[in-house]
Amino acid sequence: MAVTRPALSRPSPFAVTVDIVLLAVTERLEVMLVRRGVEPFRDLLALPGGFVQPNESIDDAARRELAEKTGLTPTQLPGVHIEQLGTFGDVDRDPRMRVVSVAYLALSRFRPVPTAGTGAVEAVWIPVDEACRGTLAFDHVEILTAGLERARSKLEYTTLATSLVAPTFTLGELRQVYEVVWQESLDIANFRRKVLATQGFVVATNEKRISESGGAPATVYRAGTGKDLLPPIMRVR
Amino acid sequence: MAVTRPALSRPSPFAVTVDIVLLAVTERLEVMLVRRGVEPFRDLLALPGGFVQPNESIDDAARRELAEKTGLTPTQLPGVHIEQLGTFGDVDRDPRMRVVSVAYLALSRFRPVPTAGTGAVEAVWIPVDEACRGTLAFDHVEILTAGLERARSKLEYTTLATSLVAPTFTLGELRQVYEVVWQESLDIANFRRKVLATQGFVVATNEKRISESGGAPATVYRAGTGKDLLPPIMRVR
DNA sequence: CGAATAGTGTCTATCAGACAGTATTCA
DNA sequence: TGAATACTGTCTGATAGACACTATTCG
Repeated sequence: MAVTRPALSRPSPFAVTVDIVLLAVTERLEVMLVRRGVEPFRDLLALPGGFVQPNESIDDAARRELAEKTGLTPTQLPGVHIEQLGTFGDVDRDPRMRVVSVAYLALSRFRPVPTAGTGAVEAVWIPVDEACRGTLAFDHVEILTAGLERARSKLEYTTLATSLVAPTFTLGELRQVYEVVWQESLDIANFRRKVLATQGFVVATNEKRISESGGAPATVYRAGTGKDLLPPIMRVR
Repeated sequence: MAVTRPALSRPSPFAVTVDIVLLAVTERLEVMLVRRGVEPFRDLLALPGGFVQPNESIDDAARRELAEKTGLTPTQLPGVHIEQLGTFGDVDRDPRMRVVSVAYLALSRFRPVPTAGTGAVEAVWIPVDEACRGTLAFDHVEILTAGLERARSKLEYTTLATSLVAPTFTLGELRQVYEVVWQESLDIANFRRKVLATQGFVVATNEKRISESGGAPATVYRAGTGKDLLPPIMRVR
């Protein structure tokens, strides 16, 4: 008796989009959102995103959308960290048609201000906790929440924070990245000890720098070559 | 002057598949692969997977494929952990057409043996390291590598291991899960101390059980309700 | 008995949290 | 001078690795 096999199913056509959770880590933690001009969810805020084109990889589509929506030039783009976050494909997440969205997390140390003429869409920057509590188009609150949690946990076990400060930085600036993203304050002395004890995290320079708000001159550091933090810097829970 | 906007792009049709990295954690760590009967990559081994249907979510498609390819009944399925791993969408990953694949990681404490008549496809179980070194269809080596790393790191910071033993188990059995997945041996006494010190990881029963290979009777435990391991059990690197 | 496993206890080095105290700069 | 920041140092409790030792069971 022949083994029964499921009928070979044929591919169904799907629309594939990328959606970007772009977080700016400055004195606050903010997310970039765009106001929708068309149905569905017209006038609601949404994550920036768009359709993947037939001739580009999904990663390329994410980088292209990021550039288009922020007005960042290809030269500035490498300074922005971007990674895949997850894929959202519920049947009814878009009322128009079946859309599968691949979400990306992008992190920037400043808020790119789209300027007219660069092709960028009008965007707004909203504090993340406000955006999480508010109403966004589609399932974008869920995606934003996932992005926020990913950003927070990546600070724990990678050297990601060094890409969210200027090329040279003080430990106070590095600590502020953790405090802004985790929304908790860290002990100055213990943070210093931990960072300096971790091989490959930061490298001291000869330079000193004085903060705008007074205080003693701080040693200036560069990012080290390490990518992982072993053991991790854990937030309190 | 009107602000220049990018032309509103229209959706292009994509085929969307799910691919499953199904790992069985027994005395060995093995991955389920299927032999391809059609081009492209005919006769090569590949991860089990298939097209997402128009009326099912991507998560549902992954569970359906898992059930179809393993012959597991809906009753057995809840015992198998499954989670989204990542999405692979390079332009040329499938020579036939543009295919975006959403990969899932599934973990089982036994090797489901597909039986004829259940609709299951013929599958083989291969030790993971052998499969990683070998040649697989499409970009499946990359997907498998990502799945393996995900499984290893999830044991560190979640209670996932308790879903890879029987409903009641000894600490020796739990430790074996770690040793098989991490491929390193752990100190018996230190493992015990760590597991018992972690709230919500395991709950002792009154029962004792004697191992097949002799030794003193071991206390039998059930899984606790906790999901996270804080602080994590870290493997050596 | 010997091998294998379960379980207890101990020593030590390391590390994180808490916090005191000093130094340097700006307003 | 006072506020703010940088930096050093110390105490303590928790924890992980290493490992010795005992107990129980099978063959």
